[in-house]
Amino acid sequence: MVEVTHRQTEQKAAVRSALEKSTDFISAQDLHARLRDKGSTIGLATVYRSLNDLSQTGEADVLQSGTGQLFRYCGSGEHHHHLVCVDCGKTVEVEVPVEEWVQKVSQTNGFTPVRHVLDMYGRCADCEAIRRSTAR
Amino acid sequence: MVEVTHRQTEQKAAVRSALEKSTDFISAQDLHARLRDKGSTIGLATVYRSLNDLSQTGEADVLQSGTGQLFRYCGSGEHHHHLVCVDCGKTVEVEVPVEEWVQKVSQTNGFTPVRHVLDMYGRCADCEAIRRSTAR
DNA sequence: GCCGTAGTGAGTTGCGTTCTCAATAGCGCC
DNA sequence: GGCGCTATTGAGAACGCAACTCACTACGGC
Repeated sequence: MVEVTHRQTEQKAAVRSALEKSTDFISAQDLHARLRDKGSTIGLATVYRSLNDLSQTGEADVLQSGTGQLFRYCGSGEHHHHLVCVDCGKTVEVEVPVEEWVQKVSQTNGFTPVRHVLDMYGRCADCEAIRRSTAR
Repeated sequence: MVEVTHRQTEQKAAVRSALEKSTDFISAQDLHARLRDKGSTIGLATVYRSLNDLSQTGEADVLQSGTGQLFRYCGSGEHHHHLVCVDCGKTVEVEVPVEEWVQKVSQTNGFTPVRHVLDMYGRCADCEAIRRSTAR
């Protein structure tokens, strides 16, 4: 066991770099397409592998959308939550003191907490304005 | 335009009834199989359609699992959250005063809240005991 | 420079969900 | 009660995402 695992490769770097450049959540497929557009020959499977690695180390956030999972770069490994605009995809990282509630509720019900999901969806000021003037 | 929308059909009733009988979250496929076992000739597509309708009216809760979406009956149209055992699937409905935080955080960032997801995963007392005695 | 092996890419497979479309059956109307 | 319109249904096909397979590549230790 010499721990040679996790070699540094161009592909992983490319995925991380591309993810950093995207400010909003992006799907693995989109990221793959974006890399291919830039001339990379990276494979879809590699993009998935890299993204899963990144999400496991806490370098990336994962969001479960209707069509699949979306990824987003997240420098700090700290746990946080998201406020996402349902129209334009704009994302804000927010702090919600929900951890203590999770602890409390779990204890009350005899559960040992493992993980929790808290994501908020709404419409940002811009999209809300557009909506008001257009629809209805 | 006479608004004849939403006819009452046996199939929808069957789906709702089967969902009510299941205390834990169940997948659309499982529900379909269960109905077929009972002699129904209902189609998978119809199960999906009915479940989506139910979740839209708030009569059913949806949970995004790794393998797909899980449904659960929820008589009260009231909003609540879940504490789910990752091992046995046991589910407890819990009240978490997260709504006020959603309001607050949304307002701070200029968002109009639409919906939010808060689900907690852990291990129930029984499964935790089993885990301790078995593994490690 | 050489070698062993982790990592990669193209294609394929598997699975859950949605779509298509002809057939069926609610429901309003007479 | 019977008629007609059309929402709904069911079977299978199609779709999309994610994971797997396997031969090939290239990283990194020697």
